[in-house]
Amino acid sequence: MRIGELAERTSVSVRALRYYEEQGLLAAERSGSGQRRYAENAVGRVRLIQQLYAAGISSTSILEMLPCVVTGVAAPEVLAKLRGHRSSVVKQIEELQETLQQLDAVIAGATKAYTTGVPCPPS
Amino acid sequence: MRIGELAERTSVSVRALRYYEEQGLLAAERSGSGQRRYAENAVGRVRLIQQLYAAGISSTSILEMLPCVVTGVAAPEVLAKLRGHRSSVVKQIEELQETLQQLDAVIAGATKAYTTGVPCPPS
DNA sequence: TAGAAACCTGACGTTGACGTCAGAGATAGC
DNA sequence: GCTATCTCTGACGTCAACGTCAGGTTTCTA
Repeated sequence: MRIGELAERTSVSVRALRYYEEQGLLAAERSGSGQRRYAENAVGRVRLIQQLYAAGISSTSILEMLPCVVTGVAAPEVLAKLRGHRSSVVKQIEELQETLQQLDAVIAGATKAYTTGVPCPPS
Repeated sequence: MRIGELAERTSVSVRALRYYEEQGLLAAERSGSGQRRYAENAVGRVRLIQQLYAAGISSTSILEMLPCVVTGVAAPEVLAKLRGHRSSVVKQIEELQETLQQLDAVIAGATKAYTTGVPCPPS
């Protein structure tokens, strides 16, 4: 498929896809005239890249771990980094859950205060 | 307390604390000579700010919601935004959990492949 | 066979959350 | 009182992940 279709199917901009290629994260065949042609599995690849970005993993780290996602093999140091990223993701989840509780408390308190007219005691 | 102590106790740089003040997120008394003096509760405030930042909430949004965290009262529009941020946090958590599963699969597969010498079939 | 729409390669612009440096005043320990 | 450390205010630098624009080529559709 061409870049526009991949962009639409992944909800990622064309510019971002070119950027991923620049970073070595996403390869593409080229047509005779030089246009990028992507295979079906590029869709999954792009989603994976986005997930890893969303987890705060840098493009260089992603670049390092992608081959082992594809081949299923990782050297011990890479594996160690993967475990490091894993625990960082776990930590992020925990922190977000804390944040969620804080937000819930604020929302609950503020809703009540707004309906009763009585503000909560400041913490 | 002075800025250095607050920085140390919150593991946030001095520069970041000044930045928070610039953004209106963190107020400070001033000594006669102009040095910032923080009350005890500044520690909690800074942690809250960091949590909200980590949740991907912009400083302007934080600025908007902080007063209502303090007073416990929020206008309906602010409340709506709070709920919006809440659901965005929920979504982030879900995505991170997906990412975690992906990472686990990669780690498990790569570990096995490395010990057995047989790579996984590519997905 | 037009012409619109999609694609190409540079290359500079943007944004948020700080880092860093300069030059000067403030505080603390001896 | 001296000096090491801390703090102050600008102000410019940084970095990643793209956005955007220019100027030209390719592909699709009528």
